[in-house]
Amino acid sequence: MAFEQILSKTFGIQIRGLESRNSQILTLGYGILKMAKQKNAISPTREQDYPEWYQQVVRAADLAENTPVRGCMVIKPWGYGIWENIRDALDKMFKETGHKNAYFPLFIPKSFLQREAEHVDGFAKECAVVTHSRLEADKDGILQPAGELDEPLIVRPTSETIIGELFARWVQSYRDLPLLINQWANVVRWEMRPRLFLRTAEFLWQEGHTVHASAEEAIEETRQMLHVYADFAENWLAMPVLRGEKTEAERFPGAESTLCIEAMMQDRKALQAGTSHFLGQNFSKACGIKFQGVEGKEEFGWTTSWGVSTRLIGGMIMTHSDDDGLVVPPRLAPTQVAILPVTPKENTRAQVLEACERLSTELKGQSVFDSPVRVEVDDRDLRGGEKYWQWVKKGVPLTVEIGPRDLENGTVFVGRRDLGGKREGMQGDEFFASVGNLLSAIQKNLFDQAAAFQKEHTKDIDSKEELYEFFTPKNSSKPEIHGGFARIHWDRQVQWEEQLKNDLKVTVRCIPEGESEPGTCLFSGDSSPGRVVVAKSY
RNA sequence: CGGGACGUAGCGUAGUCUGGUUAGCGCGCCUGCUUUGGGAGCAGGAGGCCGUGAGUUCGAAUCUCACCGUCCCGACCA
Repeated sequence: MAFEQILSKTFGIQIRGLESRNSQILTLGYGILKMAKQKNAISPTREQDYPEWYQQVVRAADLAENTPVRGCMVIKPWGYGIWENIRDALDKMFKETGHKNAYFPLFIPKSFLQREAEHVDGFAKECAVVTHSRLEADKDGILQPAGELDEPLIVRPTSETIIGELFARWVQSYRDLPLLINQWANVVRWEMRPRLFLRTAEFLWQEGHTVHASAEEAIEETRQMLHVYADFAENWLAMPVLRGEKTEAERFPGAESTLCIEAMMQDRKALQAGTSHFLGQNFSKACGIKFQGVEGKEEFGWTTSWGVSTRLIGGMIMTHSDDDGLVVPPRLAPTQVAILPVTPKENTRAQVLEACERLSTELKGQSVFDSPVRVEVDDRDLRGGEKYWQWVKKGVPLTVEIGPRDLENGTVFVGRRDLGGKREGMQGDEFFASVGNLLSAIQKNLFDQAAAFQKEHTKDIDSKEELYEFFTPKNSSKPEIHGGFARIHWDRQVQWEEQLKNDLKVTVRCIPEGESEPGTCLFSGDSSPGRVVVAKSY
């Protein structure tokens, strides 16, 4: 929101009116403008307008933009650098658990998608369909689709059916199992309400697909991958997550069960950050994935699929960022240390730059989180303050400013992004020795802060009145900030789930793992096998 | 896809109700000078067919209609 608007809302008057009526108030007004601008880099703040704040953070950090194609974003270098780090870390974890990468087609024949009834129901509404193979100019010179395909092709919204088709060829004997495959790909889901990183028509993800000889083994696989995701979310994204299972209503179309990780954003809404599905024999029956067992009997395989997407970046943004912009956890930051030369005088410039380059080289020789420290010397010809704030908005974990006086004293001026960019001087060698500890401390602090926030806004609730109270906005002008995670006893009757959705716009996010203390359903008074987590969600 | 709000320079916006000089302003950008441990100051400058297309009118950023896009709410979803 522009300052003029804030001013007009706060004082009920407009700048233009002020100009002619009262120049003293105008002066006061611009004074506030200056203060407001210096207070934080992102406007509006989270408190003022959370969805708009999110957009502004993405823009200020130069992560991504909308494009001429509705719902499709361009991921810019800083954002893509984060994705590359996410991808590399996960890829390593998948390989460590025995999976191999492959690549399957972008296009899926319509008939394939049709094979699994529930699957079709789930995705039919959001498919991009290719019906023609070329363009021909009409009499006005306008290109028109021509060469209609015999069978339309669907741009993959997910790949179970096409991969199943290929798996059916590859699996013949129990000796071929387990088959453990992953692919890194783009998928398309024609979304009606796109939002950068959180919900776009095209997005990047990985999808793991496996076949097993028994249900038990397949179920174990989904559990294992859920824990890989949870481990990654907490240790890399510094994003605490609930591990749990989806209710039938929230399950993946075609799955027997869906496991998920759920995170709490700063507006206290839940974000589904990863899912892992036990598909039973639904897809192996639909696709013909059969194998001969030890006793020679032919059986259908038991399959799983699991995925995380660029949505994780949206989760990262909404977990850690503040009113000065993005905050990137050190493990994922494309640049972990930004070295900013301060060159007030021409005659010392060369020395300062040289010192910065030297520090950069030395830091790159160090290892943090099992990889070399990622350092960048920002020697662009920009004023110091301007340059510093750009890095704050990008969320770089550490800024190191070095000027002529530091050269004399052997000091550096270090800013920690997780402490709101608070800066302090320290000895150069001390910084050099502790950079690893600093980055680890930031990583830990971000997680601890997020975990404390999640805990603060998670509540055991045992009466319907209290539950409704919890999800009723205190201030109807900012309804998005209220509630949080409510842990309630529920008898698993679908009608109550529907009622929650209708009355409060909240859903059962998950049945947390290991939640087995019986209680009394707060709707029916019947018995409940354990608490479930209820929240508003993205 | 339903309801609402909104589209004016890279970003944020005034002007629209009540049609009428050359469409203002802030940030950013370019040039020069001055500054220099800090999101600089002064001076000058570039950048808009006012979302697109029709219509009403002597005249449209302003009124009417359609379309496109953005944001919010709903349905849907990683």
